[in-house]
Amino acid sequence: MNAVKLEDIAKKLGLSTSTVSRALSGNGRVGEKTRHRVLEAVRESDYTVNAVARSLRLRDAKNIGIVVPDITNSFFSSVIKGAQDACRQHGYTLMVCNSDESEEFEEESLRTLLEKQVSGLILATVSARPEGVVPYRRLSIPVVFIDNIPEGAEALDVVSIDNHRAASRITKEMVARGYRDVGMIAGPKSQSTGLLRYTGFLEALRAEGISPREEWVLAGDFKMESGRALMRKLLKLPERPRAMVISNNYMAYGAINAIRDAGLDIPGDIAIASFDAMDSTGLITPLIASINQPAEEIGLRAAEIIVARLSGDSRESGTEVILEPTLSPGDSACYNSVVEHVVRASGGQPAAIYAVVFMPI
Amino acid sequence: MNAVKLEDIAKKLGLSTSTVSRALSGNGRVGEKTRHRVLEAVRESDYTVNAVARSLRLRDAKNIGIVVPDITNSFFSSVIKGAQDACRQHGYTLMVCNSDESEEFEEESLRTLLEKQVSGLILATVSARPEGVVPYRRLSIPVVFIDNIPEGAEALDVVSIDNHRAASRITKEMVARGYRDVGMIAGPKSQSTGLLRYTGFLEALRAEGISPREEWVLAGDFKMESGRALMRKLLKLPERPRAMVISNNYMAYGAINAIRDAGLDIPGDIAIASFDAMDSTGLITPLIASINQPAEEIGLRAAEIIVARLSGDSRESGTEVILEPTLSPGDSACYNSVVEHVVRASGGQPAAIYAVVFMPI
DNA sequence: TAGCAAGGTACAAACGATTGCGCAAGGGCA
DNA sequence: TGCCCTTGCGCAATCGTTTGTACCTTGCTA
Repeated sequence: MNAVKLEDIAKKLGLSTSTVSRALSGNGRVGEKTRHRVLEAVRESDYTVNAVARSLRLRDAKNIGIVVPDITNSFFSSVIKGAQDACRQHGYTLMVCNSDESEEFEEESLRTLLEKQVSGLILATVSARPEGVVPYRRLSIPVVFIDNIPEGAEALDVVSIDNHRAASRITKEMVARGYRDVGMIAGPKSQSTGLLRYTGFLEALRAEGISPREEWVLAGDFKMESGRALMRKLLKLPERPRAMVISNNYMAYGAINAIRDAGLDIPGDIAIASFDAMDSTGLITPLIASINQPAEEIGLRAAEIIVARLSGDSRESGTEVILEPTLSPGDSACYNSVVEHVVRASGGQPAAIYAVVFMPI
Repeated sequence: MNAVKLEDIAKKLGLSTSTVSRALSGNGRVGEKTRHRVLEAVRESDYTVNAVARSLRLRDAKNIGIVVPDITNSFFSSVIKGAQDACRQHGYTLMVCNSDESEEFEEESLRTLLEKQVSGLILATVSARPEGVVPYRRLSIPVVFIDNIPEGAEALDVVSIDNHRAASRITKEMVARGYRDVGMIAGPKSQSTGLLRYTGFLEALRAEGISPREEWVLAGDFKMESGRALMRKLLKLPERPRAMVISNNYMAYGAINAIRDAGLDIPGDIAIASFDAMDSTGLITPLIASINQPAEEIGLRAAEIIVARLSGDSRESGTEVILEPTLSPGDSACYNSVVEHVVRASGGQPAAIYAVVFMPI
């Protein structure tokens, strides 16, 4: 611990701590001369305020907590980056917790963060239990939900995309590309992301006059292994779908690997569309058609809502920020005719389509 | 802020705050009956300790700070995950700062973390200035350096791999695979990672009796764009290398994209080996031959060193933990004959090699 | 019965900053 | 000269815990 405190430099200058404090903060009246003496003394004794003491006195720790299920998922690490940027700008520090997809760890993290008196909370919860939300309501600090929005969260603050619409959009895109036999690997229906993407998918098919085939719609747990396993199962079916909408990136990776292992071609044998399969390397093949959430902005906006609330914005109802995702077409869902067209154009050699286009949906 | 404090429940029970505190902490003697009454009262009033007050009193915030250049880089997000795990286990909370590769932000983050009285610091610094290290030495808290180890850090705590040896190892691997015309895209020589991988590369070539060609060894800034630009430059050379060792993942992605844009084949025309090009999706092609650092373990060990120091381990000299990276062979550096062999074996159709093997180096 | 040990609890002082209030000095005005 | 207002600064309380010390009970032993 740094030993030099306000009292030390006050003593050195024959002043009181109050004067020194005021000289540094600029609150209250301090003579021009004394202020300079104080600043000088502070400089040469490398004094650092003790933010813990300040927080106690001010009853405001200037910390914002964020808990995510998996910090190594690029979606969440981008969210964190955005939140961090916003925090820095407003003088807050981010306390990051990884719940590891575990409700137990999530609760533990929450408890710790609350003990540390965070001023606000950004929560990508893994729980869907409506009761899980109740405690947050009783909290006297602002809580912003991202990604998974628990039930009964109407009056809570939320930053998200319209998952129902996004799933519907990409499903229709598949149909527009000529696929009618389309299935889905959905996420857990207990999480809003899972559920809404599922209902969006169904609705889109029906709107296109296609009745979804039950055996082509399976639900996983958003992890890679479940994508792989479910896709294997699908491939064993007597009749298999020609296209799949997959509810998140990890399950898509698993599914694609399964397809590849089965010696099948994407999109030749089966087309794939997913969520958040952003490719920061430019090297993933096939380039996955996907709905991409503006992850950094989600984190940024979430943090900003908290800051706004803390500086007196106390609207009763929750603010619901719905951001626009983008659709990157990819080449994992080109209808055969398209591929054939490209092949022909390139003189018999199959050519990948490397151009990535981001379009608002 | 949660309004209910020790005093409240003390009052309710007709006790003093000290007794309540002791009942909860288990320090000091408290009657069995009173203890139960206290626990009961705490439960029904959902009291939460104020960790800020406790930190002030105990002069220990139980927070560990970590600052990394880019949290969205999977290497660093894995480091953070490991550190987080260790922190959780030992009752610490992690405060994460993103320096965005900027010395200014790094310093700002450091200042903030120190003000918040973090008990220890994990630092992946972007600065190499020896003076940059000096302040850390004066710090009275444990500081562990990871990734980039600044000069003059001999007596500091460090968790890292042996970058010189690793670069040498993968370079020799390339030579063993039959490549003799090998170049390098190095990192900034101002950072230890950049410098050591560079010298390791040179040494390995010389050990193999190959004299490195200056025009094939360029230095970038560890970012994707620089990898792309430098590779372009190399490809324009009248004589170009047959293989490249690239000093980190991002530059490798850029370089590979440049090669691909030039219509060249990997490894047919040019082979690639890199650092930390782990592929969590299993979908990147070519599968990049690379040295992979045990990122989570680096974070974990770093945090554990701090915890050890804090609980009285005050060895004078710095502890230097050197972890073993793994080498994943990949198919971005198969000598032509190997590829041809595979092609022939698969009946004329080029086949990718999808098996990933991790071997200790 | 006196004395003593030990068990149970309360008092109050920290931890280091912020801030309302009060006091003194000085200047301006009547 | 007397009064008031402004300016500059110090006093002391406060934020919520923890903990050293002191105190008052018991109950037990000699």
